[in-house]
Amino acid sequence: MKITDRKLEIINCAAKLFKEKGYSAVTMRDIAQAMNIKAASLYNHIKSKQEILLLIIIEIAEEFTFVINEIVISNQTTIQKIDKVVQLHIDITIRNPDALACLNNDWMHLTNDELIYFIKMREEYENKFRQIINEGIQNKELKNLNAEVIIFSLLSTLRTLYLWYGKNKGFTEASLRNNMTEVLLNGII
Amino acid sequence: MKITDRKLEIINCAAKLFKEKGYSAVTMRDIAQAMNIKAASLYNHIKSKQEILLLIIIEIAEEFTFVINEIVISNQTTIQKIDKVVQLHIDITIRNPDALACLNNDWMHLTNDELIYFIKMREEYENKFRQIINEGIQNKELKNLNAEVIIFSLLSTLRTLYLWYGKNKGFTEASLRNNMTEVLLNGII
DNA sequence: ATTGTAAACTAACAAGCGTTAGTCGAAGTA
DNA sequence: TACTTCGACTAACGCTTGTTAGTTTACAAT
Repeated sequence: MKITDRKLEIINCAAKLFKEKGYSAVTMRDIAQAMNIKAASLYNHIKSKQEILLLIIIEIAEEFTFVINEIVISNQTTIQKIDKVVQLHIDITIRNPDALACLNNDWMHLTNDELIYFIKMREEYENKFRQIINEGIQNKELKNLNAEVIIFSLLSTLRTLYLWYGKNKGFTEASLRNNMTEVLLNGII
Repeated sequence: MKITDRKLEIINCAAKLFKEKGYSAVTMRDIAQAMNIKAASLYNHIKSKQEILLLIIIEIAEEFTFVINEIVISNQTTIQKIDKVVQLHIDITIRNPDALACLNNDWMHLTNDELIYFIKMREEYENKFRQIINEGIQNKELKNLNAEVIIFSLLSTLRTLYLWYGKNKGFTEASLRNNMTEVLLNGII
């Protein structure tokens, strides 16, 4: 069963609403109203509210998993790898900030196998990231600081980028690419 | 009308649940069950679900506002001020991680005047922070980078600290104090 | 012209929601 | 002992929730 254009419209529309109020606070009637149809009509296109959430989150989660895997096994310096990870986050943030917000805030409303699958991917992602950082510390590319603090600091910034991009504080893609890596790697002093 | 011990128990209990599933997904019956009483009994202590949310969020928001104000007007170097801000976030995170999670994720479920009040405080907080950073750039204590990227990077990390603290990745208060400022200010290279 | 299909509609359901009213027993005070 | 207060309870309210069934409309293919 493939995803039609109309279904995609609904998913994107829902993601936008979920970003603003969270999955639980958005009703099917809210989504329908934003689409200018009635709630029952949504079910011509989607199976359930749950399915909408799933489709929003899983695709992005899989992209993150796939790309960081490629980065880890690639033949690059630690700095280059971190740079690629930063680019990955910037890319996805710009391409789909609503879905990213949803992934960050509403993943716990997934159910059963899909929740387990997501959590597994998330842990795997952090482990790959940890691997990059630990390699960097070992080969002296990075300072010998607490690895967990480094991971936490970088990931927190990258994961909440969607909150700041789009606020028009002068965040263009270019300025992000140029400044973000500098700030994260070299610090601000 | 002052806050009794029992009321505080309810608020803390609710904060813990809100942290896990978000305000909208937690029902009064959930809170009651966690307290080992019936939902209706909660209303002997609190006015409404809204009031619980308000009491959780506003106190912390006011503390942030108050302390950063003191830091801004103090007679210290930019580096010292940033250090104080980092300490402020670590302090509150350790003291009340549940309420902090709630403030971060559920503030949009405040209503009317209280929502406006919160947003005003949040903007004020960011402006004070911006002031500190801009001063630092002007007096050359900080590198001449995009101020917004610096603010975003630091605040993202500090605000989501509650997600990492308590996961037992070796984050003690001491290791945070020692490593965090180093990572944020001097970078990781 | 007839048929088939996609996508909207109306109407309704059962379950769950926050909240209120009124009751009851235990504990402290006069 | 009688009275008040506190904090629990049961029962129920009106409303909203996600979802289903059945119908209608528009349009493309035969």
